Amino acid sequence: MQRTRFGDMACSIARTLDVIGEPWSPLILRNVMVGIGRFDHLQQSLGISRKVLTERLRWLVDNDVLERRQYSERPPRYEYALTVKGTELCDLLMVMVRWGDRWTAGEAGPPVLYRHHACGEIGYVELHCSVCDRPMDVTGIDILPGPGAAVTT
Amino acid sequence: MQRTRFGDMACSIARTLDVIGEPWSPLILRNVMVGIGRFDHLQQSLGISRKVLTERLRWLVDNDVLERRQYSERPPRYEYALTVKGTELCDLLMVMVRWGDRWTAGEAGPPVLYRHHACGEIGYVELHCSVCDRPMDVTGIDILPGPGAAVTT
DNA sequence: CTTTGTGCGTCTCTTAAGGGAACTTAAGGG
DNA sequence: CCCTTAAGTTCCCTTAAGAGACGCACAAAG
Repeated sequence: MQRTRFGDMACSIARTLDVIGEPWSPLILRNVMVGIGRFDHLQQSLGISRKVLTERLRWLVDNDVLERRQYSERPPRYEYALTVKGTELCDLLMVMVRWGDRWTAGEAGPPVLYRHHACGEIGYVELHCSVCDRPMDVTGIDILPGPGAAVTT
Repeated sequence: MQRTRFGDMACSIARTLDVIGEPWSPLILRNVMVGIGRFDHLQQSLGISRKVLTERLRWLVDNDVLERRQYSERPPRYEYALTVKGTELCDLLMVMVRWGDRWTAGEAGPPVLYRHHACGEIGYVELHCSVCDRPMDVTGIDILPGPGAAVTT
């Protein structure tokens, strides 16, 4: 099958996918984000095979998205937590939640809600421009080649 | 291999992954987004196998992310374009670009830049709260169970 | 009116990825 | 002592995913 690796492509989307594109990885991240950081808890809550969970965790730790830290000396026990790099990946999850809520809505409504500390209200994420702070989406931008431009044909 | 399907999970992230979580799907979406919508162009620009491209395109069309439209009567020729649902998925791609630029930077700098029509400047996307418009990330929210809450153990 | 070329897919065959269960290590408890 | 828990590791088996060859419709060229 030899899956094509995305890590070497001159594309930030491909390189991001290389880190968290594997099946299960975003869900592992989601669970760590909400405080499920131990091996068995992850395995049970996801219903993932232990083998795959081991692989994914190792990959995420090697890529500095998660860190493995010992929370008990004797017996030695470990849990996984977000690094700064991993914390910023959660932006991606929040955008996924938004899209999933909007377009693949279950009958029962959204499974999670976000309360924003700054305003105290239940809200969702929107994309804004880093320069002018106004809303920004793909229909309101020009896409230009940057310094590390890829060939797109 | 019997990969676990994510589509039935009570989680918007899982359901979003069910739609665009397969390898290649986000890159196909990216290319359609920048105007590469024909089968052969997609195949060549991605270096994807034709079989996989066919499968992914059919899935994305069936899931209403892309539409297949005829641009020539004789001979019959088709191209793929974003639906509204697909256009909103591009938010996800823009967030990926942002993270990839920041954390997996190539030597040469970002391959693409966004010019925001509203302000005319080169910017990137940031997450803001839909209620108060101020920045919002995972460290500044409480995650609460919603009406369609899943069991997280 | 056969040949060449293009656009879009299907077919076949291999391989590796995922699932699941058993095994391991290291300790604590009764 | 044997059982339990946490955190993996190792094994085998199935299956489906991917690559690349092949097919086919149609048009223009010669």
